[in-house]
This record gives sequence, structure tokens and C-alpha cells, in this order.
Amino acid sequence: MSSTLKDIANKTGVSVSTVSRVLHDNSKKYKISDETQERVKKAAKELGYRINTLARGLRLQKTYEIGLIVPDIANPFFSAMIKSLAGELRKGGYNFIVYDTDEDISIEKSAVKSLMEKRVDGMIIASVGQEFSHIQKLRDANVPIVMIDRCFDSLDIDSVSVDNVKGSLFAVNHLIKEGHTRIAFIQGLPGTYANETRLQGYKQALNDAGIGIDEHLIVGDDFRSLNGYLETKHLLKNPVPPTAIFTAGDLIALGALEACREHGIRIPSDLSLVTFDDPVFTSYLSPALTAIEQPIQKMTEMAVAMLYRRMRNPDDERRKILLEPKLNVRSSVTRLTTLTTITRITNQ
Amino acid sequence: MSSTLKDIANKTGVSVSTVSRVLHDNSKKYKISDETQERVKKAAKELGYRINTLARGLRLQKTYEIGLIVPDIANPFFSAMIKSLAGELRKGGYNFIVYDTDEDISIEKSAVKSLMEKRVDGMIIASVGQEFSHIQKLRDANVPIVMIDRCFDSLDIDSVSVDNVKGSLFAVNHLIKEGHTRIAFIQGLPGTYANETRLQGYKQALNDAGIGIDEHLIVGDDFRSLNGYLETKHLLKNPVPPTAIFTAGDLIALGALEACREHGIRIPSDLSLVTFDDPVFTSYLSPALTAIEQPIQKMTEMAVAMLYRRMRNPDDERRKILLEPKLNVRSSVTRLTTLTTITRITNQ
DNA sequence: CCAATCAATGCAATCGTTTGCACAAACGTA
DNA sequence: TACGTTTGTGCAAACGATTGCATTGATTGG
Repeated sequence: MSSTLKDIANKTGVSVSTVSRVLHDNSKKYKISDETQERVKKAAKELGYRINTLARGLRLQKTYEIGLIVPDIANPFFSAMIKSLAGELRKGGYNFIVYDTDEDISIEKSAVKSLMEKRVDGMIIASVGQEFSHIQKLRDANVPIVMIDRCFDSLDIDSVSVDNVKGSLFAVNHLIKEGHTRIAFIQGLPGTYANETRLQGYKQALNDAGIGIDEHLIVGDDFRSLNGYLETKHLLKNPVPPTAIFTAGDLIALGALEACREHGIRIPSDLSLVTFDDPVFTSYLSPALTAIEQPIQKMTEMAVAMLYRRMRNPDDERRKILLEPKLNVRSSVTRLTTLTTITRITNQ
Repeated sequence: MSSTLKDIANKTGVSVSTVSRVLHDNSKKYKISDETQERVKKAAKELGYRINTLARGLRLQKTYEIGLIVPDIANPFFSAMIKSLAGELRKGGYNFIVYDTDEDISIEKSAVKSLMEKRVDGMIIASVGQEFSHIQKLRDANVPIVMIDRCFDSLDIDSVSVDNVKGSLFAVNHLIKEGHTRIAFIQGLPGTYANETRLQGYKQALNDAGIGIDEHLIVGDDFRSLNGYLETKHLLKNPVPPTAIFTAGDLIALGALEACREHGIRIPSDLSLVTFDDPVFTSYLSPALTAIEQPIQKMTEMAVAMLYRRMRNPDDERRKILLEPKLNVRSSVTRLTTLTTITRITNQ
């Protein structure tokens, strides 16, 4: 079907080596005559030659492919990230292979295994979290690797993420400033980096403001919208419901919105809502959501730069980069006076 | 670094062939003794053996990889599609490689080229459209290939898509039934399958209802939100603005919403809106959008099934499958009486 | 006892590229 | 003339896995 160097060699009467040099090398280096070059190129075109990257990869021990692992490709945050990464990688002549782990650590492990088997030149991983033995093994096997968005404090490996603690501080402080004290937190998957750091920021903000932490207001267990939906319904049944909810991710917020709509709860008049993540459509929601934006473009640029650096220079010291999040104030938070709080509570 | 069959052979004292048979074959077939099997497996584990898929692919002329090409990975419709495809493919033991063409036909062509060079076992393509010579070449080279969502009527190739004409008919008929006659259509990229078929449905619905087609109400030129934003602003400046807008894709609708918000136009009271595509967040928008839903799950199931069939059976006749779209009525369309139309117009 | 069968394994070619080394012819130089 | 250089090209060994075809020693049937 597809022709090979050999086919071209046969057709032109030169050797395979010469053909290879003409088609892929800087053929100056080997001083191939112009006439031979012409002949070979012509034959290649006629035969529809396409290099076989498997053979090249095998020979060179280099595939020009980067493995990407994300928890959920359909999550707008990650699909934006992938798109951005793709662009950055393309600039450097790399292709990429994505794996979607569906927030499942065992799928993540098998993804890592597959990528090793494919001999990718490096990996960029947004890990589910929870555990990192598989990633540690990669590092020890000297595979260039950068963690993005979801990383591990206790694992010495290159990483870029946003300062989640600070993001939560921004969000919760904003709510507090608007007079809220009963602020619920709907978590993502416990044990993951993103979740624990965001939770930490939430607690710290409350502490700093001298507001006690009510464990009943910390609920939920995964980053999907169903979690937001169910937990919001549950929170609303609370005898003294929260006046504000802070969600750990965009999909959770969507679920929360759905629950509110179902119960006729209006945002922000009945309940305030702030969320981590800020995908494109946040500002079109009803109401436009106040949200914590992560600098996706910058994250991906840095991740790719770090990966290239690591590939060139395997023994450099490893770096952990934290980027600044940003609070985008829109219209899902209302100002609460002491009075409104009291009337609300007595209304229950 | 990573060990090979040879390393294991050396360590255990058996031949490479035997190692290969133990690790990858149904080793019954070659009657390898239990004792040898044990030894080999043990050594493989100790050495941390990982198969080299490049070598396997080269030898077998089969990679167990499928190429995926989509116009925009960050578009929720396509990211949902990818996720769904990934699941289906995984079931069959296939991995996949995605390319995002950014709605650019020249990137699509180079993606096709790359995938050929990687010797993928098949491709699933949601084409930009406009042109199909590159895809025709693939087909003629006997690469198993299925077009999904974006295909070509005039190209004989397996494909699954939704009945776009019918979808537009549903949408526009709904608007007409609610009393609208000045209905604008904000297009996607002209010359693409999705766009032309949706446009066709739009025109047909108007014709069927005896409503003349006003070419000034057919605007726009790409599937991104900026297009929706700009064209909506422009439409609103029209001396006799439309009472309803039908957008060819979800991102266009988002752009339209943004423009309306900016101009203080309320939906649906001032303007009705219906869109093609129905990503998860549609129902959380302000207001919840009436939209045409495509059966993504079914599309991907069928696409993968067709691809497997084509891989098994290269010479079967090719099929073109059209699935039913669905109109989801929500709250972005208002009923228009003759009276309201008149008052509106005189208000201008 | 000899031939046929079988169990268990090894040999070596192959997939398509790349590249260090060798080599012949032509050229320059002293 | 003799020798070093340059030019242009080919040889052959990798890269790691698979598999048809031996091969060997043991077992069985007649």
C-alpha cells in the first residue's frame, strides 16, 4: 500500500541510505548530488511515500509524541487546557495522545502504562490525585514529566498549578465581606490535590474571620455536576441553611444551579454562589457566576516550557510553580445585612 | 532503561521467541512448559518489562490506535463526543489519538497526513468540510474511516450524522408556530456540511410556511461565539430587526446571548432564540435555551461499530446513517401575536 | 526395533528507518 | 608521480517484537 524507502530505492536505482538522506536529512551534510536528489524526490512523490513513524521511533528511540492525562476531557476547564496545550506542543513539533481517566485512579495507572509502552517522549499529567506511586516510578525511570493543575505537594516533580489556597481565600473572603457567615463548601473528590488545597483555603478564610467551621456545611465527594445537584438539595433542607455556597469546581456549580432552579431558590436573592474555575460560559449563566479564574493559557505555556527543559536537561533541579488565581465578580452574590439574615432564619 | 525480550531471554537462558510466546501469546499453542513460563514471567516482572508498541506495530502492521479528528476540542459538543468515543473504543481494545483542526481545512489535511504516518488502524473524522480530496485519498488507500457529524453528501464513505435538515425544520417550525416570521439565521462556516444542511432546513421551513426568505437575515460565517456576538449586534441595528434568531451552533448562541445582554435585550420577551446543539449547560443558561439535541451517545456507538465493521470487512458497501434530532423546548422563545409585532415595529 | 508422533524450544527473517564506516572516483598539490 | 582530500554513494548493523520452519529428545504404535 504505502511505499517505503526501499521501493523508492528500487525505482531510482540508488541505495536505501541515499533515499533516506535525501528525504529526511539535511542532505547537504552528505553531499548528495542535485541530480540524485531530484530523482529521489520525484519518485517519492510518484509513489506517495509516507514515512513510517513506528520504524523511525524504533530506530531513534524518540517518537515526538507527548502523553497527556486528564481527569475529564468533557469538563470545559480541561478541554480548554488540552486545546491550549495542543497548540503549544505543536509549535515544538510534538504531537500528543490524550487519556481521559474519568477521575479514576486505576484508569490513570493504566494510562501511564500505555503511554510508557508507546514510548512517548514525555508526559503532562493532571492527576486524579489520591496516590502517586505510579508517577514516582515514571520519574525514577527518567521519563520527562510535568504535572499540571493537579499535583502533589509531597512529590518532588516539576509542576504548574494555580494557588488553590489563595483562590479559595479570594472566594470566601468575598462572601464574608458581603456579610455571609454560613457558607457551605461543596467539595470535589476528597484526597485530591485540588480538593484538599481548596478546602484548606476555605477553612483558613473562615478562621481568619473568626467564623467557626461547621462540619455539616462541608459536603460532597466528587467534581461532577450530579454531586453539586444532590448536595445542594441536601443543604437546602438544613433547618438553618447556608446563605452562600462555594463550590470546588465548575461542574459542581452547574449541579447546584439545577437544584436551586428545581426548588425555586433564586440566586443571588435567596442564596449566593461562588465557584472555583471559570470556563467560557460562566458569564452566560443565570445569573452570571462570580468565579475564580485560573490562567489556563499561562499554565499550559509554562507546563510545555518546563517539559522541554526537562527533556533537554534531565538532571536540573525540579520546580513547583504556583500561579495567581483571579476573582471575577459577577452577579451571583448578594450583600447580606444582619437584618436579612434574621428574617430569613425566622422564615424557615 | 526499559528492558526488552532479549534481556529476559538472557536472564532466563531461553530464547527470545520463547519469551515472546510466554508473555504475549496464548502460550498453550506452543506448549511451553509450566516451569519455563514461571521463570520467564518472574524475570519479566523483576526487570520491569514493558512491551514496545512501536516494534510490535512495525512487525504486525497494526497499531491498535484510531485517529480522531475534530474541528474544535473545546466545543462542548465535540468534547462530549470525544469522551464518548473514547469509551467505545476502549471497549474494543483500541486507543486513540486526537487532532484538533481549529476549523481549518489545512490543519485537517496535515492531521490526516500525520495519522497516516503513525499507521493508525482507522480514523473517525468530523471534518471541517469545504473539501474532501484528502479524505477521498484515504479511502482509496483503503484506510478504514468513518465520518461523524460532519460529512459529505457527495462522497461515498461510511458516515453517521444527525439529520440536520430535519433539525432546522424542527427549530424554525417551532418559531413559526409561535408566531414568528422575521427569523434570522446565524450561520457557521459556509461550505461545511453542517452549515449547508442546517441552512437548507431553515430555508425549507420558511418556504413551507409561505414566508419569503430575506437574505439580510442570513448572516455569519463561522461556528465560534465571536461570530454570534458580532452578527447579533448587527442584526439588532436592523431597522426592522428579527423577532427571533436561530443559530447554527451552541457557541454562536453563547455569543448571541452576550450581545443581547450588552444591549439590554431580554430573551425571550424582546427576542426569541433557538440553537442547534444542546450541550449539558444549555439548560443552565439565562434563560434556558430551546435547542436541537443531537444523540451523541448513539452517534458514537454507531460510528465505532461501523469502523470495526469496515476494518474487518473492507469491501462491504458503504453506509450513510442519519439520526433523528430532537427539539428541546425550554424558555427562550416567546409567543408572538400580530399585535405585539406591530407595536414593536412602530416602537423602532 | 524402527518409524511416526509429539512436546518444547530455538533460528532467523522480517517490519522500515537511520547512520557510522567504507570505498571508489575525481581532484588538487607538491 | 604519488599521495591526501573531497565528493557521492553503498553496506550492514542496529531498534524490539513476531512467527513459520526447523530441531531435538522422548514417547508410542505396530
